[in-house]
Amino acid sequence: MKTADRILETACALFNEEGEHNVSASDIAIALDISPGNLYYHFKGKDAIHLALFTRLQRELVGLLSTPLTDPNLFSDNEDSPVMRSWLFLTVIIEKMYSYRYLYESPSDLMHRYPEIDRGFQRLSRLKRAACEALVNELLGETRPSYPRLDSTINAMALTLTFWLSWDRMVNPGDKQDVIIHRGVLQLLSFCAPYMGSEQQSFYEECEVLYREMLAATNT
Amino acid sequence: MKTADRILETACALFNEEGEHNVSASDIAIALDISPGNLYYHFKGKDAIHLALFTRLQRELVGLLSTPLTDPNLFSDNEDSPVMRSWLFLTVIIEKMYSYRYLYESPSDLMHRYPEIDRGFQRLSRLKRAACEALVNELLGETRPSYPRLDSTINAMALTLTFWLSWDRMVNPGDKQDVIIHRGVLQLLSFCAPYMGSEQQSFYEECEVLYREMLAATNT
DNA sequence: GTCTATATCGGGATAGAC
DNA sequence: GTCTATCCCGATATAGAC
Repeated sequence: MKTADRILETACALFNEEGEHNVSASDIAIALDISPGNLYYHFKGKDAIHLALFTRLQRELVGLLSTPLTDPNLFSDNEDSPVMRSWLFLTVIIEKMYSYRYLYESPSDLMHRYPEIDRGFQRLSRLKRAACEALVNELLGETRPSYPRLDSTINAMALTLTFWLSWDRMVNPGDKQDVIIHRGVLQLLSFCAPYMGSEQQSFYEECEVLYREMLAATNT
Repeated sequence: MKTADRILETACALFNEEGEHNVSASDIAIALDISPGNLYYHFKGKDAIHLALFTRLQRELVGLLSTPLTDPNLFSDNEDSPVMRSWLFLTVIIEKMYSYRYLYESPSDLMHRYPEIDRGFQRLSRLKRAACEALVNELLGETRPSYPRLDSTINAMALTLTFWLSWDRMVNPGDKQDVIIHRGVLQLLSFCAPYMGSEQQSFYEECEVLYREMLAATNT
């Protein structure tokens, strides 16, 4: 693994653990057991590292958010139910966000400092909204009502997706990754429940089952 | 006005405008046209200022969140509709948050640095949740359905309330205070729409009317 | 209470040898 | 590519006069 990549990995890990502002360029160098001068040879300061990391996240997240829910590459078994597909779709997205979670702890701060990150977050917000809309369509199918403001529900979902990690950390500090992620998926799917009419009860049950299965699966 | 208060006012304004991390103790002193030494006489550094400001917000916000929706002191006219009362209730809360909005731009960051702020945000989250629950009860009244998960809706509302300012800034940068706040109120009230059955249409219309009235009122 | 002056410290950044 | 050494600077913090 090249030094440049090792720097990015280590920086991201430190940012996530210690909080972005608590990590200096020297801290990263020390963690890697290289000299500050060497680090500056690869990245001209913390700024360059931030931009590189954000660019990576953006590329990966754009890919995930743009993947159609019915993409055969995303799921092993195409016979899965819409709820199952939605669950997996949201899981991979939130997992990806979790691996760069420091970015979601102070987005405004970073957007203020770096114009590129500012534009990137705006773009990602739009993509998140589009992905939530696709998800709603997939889940509600033909039964989708022509509510005048399914719109505000979709907005609320995009907002929840964006700030879930911050919120959950605030309310349930110390919980472990799997719990945080799956709880988020469940919360997001719940947005569709009120619109499901007679299927609402079975929908809840399917979600509950998935939630427990997923938690059990990751604990092994 | 005492110097100590002037320091807090100016610090809060600067934090909101420039971003918390972009403001040093000297910046605050310069803005006030006092010496750094003088500032340190009143507050032992930025930390003390942060704690004092957060304590103030917390006190004020706890009061607002705990005010019953039917409190006669909150509203001039007790004949107002539930929607109207809810609208005003949310407006004063979000307005208060807006006046300390820097705190909501990087909550995780501040919570990481100050244990008091950490505990305070946790407490406020619980109060927000309780306030949202009261609001739902007020709005849905006897027609409130015994949905198994009105719970997840209330959680979503508390999350939205907490992160609305960050979200709206991310999606609609540069918008002015009134628009941001009223859009947030509208978004929050919309959570109740799916549960309103036959009254849904008139509920939407009442909200729309209020939204326009409020915007018009503040533009004069 | 308020000022000026100064001390201290840490992080960002570069030069030049290896 | 990597290291050591060093510089620069801004922010924090204190001392002591007024």
